Amino acid sequence: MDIAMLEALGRRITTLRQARELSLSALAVKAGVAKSNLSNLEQGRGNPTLDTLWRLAKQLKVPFGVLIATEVGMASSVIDNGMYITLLGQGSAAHPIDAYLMRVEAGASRLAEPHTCGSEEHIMVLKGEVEVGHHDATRQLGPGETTRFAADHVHIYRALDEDVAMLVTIIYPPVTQDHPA
Amino acid sequence: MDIAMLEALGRRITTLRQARELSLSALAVKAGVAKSNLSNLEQGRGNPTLDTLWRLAKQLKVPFGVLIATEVGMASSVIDNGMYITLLGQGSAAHPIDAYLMRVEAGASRLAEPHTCGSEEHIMVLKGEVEVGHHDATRQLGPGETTRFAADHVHIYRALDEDVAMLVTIIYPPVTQDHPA
DNA sequence: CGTCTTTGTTCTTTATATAGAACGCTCGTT
DNA sequence: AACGAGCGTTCTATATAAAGAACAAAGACG
Repeated sequence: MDIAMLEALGRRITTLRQARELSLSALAVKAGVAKSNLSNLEQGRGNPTLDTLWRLAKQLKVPFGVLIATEVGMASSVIDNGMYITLLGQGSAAHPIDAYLMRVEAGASRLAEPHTCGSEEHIMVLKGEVEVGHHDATRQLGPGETTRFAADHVHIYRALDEDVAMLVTIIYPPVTQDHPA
Repeated sequence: MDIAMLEALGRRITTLRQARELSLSALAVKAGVAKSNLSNLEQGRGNPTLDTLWRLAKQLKVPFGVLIATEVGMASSVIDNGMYITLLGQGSAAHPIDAYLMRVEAGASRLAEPHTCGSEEHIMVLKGEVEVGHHDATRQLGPGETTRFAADHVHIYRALDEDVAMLVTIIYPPVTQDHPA
């Protein structure tokens, strides 16, 4: 990994903690992690577990991405130049659905790789004009308009004159639950 | 933590991996993590290390925030017993649209007052079964299903057996606003 | 002054995440 | 068939993250 990143993470935790006026011990207790663990983390040693990070983020009341915000180029929700994506919510295991808020800057476009075979994508435009769909059959949508297409082929999003915001919902094929022995 | 979150993380990794057309083994090699580790992760077992997550995110070319479901950062407010709503985004002034993530606990229901005359409401269900619409003409929707109705009459949301999550988009009538100051 | 409390550090110990090998499985190929 | 190559799973072994106790240092308060 990158020790610089770990150090940055440590400093960030320290900063956030102090901003909340919590002592290291206090945060450790509230978050339910060992003092030693937290101490090491803040010093940039170690390699925290998702669980640990989760508890800390929860107590510090910051979104997860903020803890990991990075100079290494993996900013919290930028995926491309002019493209931002945020996970909003998801369905149950039996009905796997992911909902994202996607923003595209004016003029930007993005080619999306196919998702799982059989998945569909549903778009609802909030703001701006956007061209979406398979590259040979796109549709142009404005605010309030929706479309739906198979997501297991390459598809494109392109913002026209204006910044675009849209809800993107990916509907995966239902899980054929296998019965454990 | 939440094992549901781990399962979601697993699903997401699987999806992203398949979208890149990588086999589990291939991704494991490219990312530099053990196959067994990745396999367990995708099955929702375990509690990955920041290092592991980092390498995977890097190879999958996704931001961290996307890999990790971030309900923590989601400031939601309770509006009724069993009802939670979060504002996700809004359209422009010229095209006023509000998008919300609404969650309703199993069995709960809510009667919504009419909105601005001429406004429409669009529903996309993420999770659970819900009954929505005007009280004399409701529709029952499951995950991935959508409906749209005039929102300037009283309407109802009712979660059936299961907790419900849905995207609610309110589309106000276009503003015939000319010449802004 | 002493002696409590609270600070953050660094020990030791235990739990477990990861690595690596071995497994059964499904395909192509000969 | 038999074989090999790929797949994803599940073993075992090892490295290490996390927990808990002990630590020195710095106030707080009588």
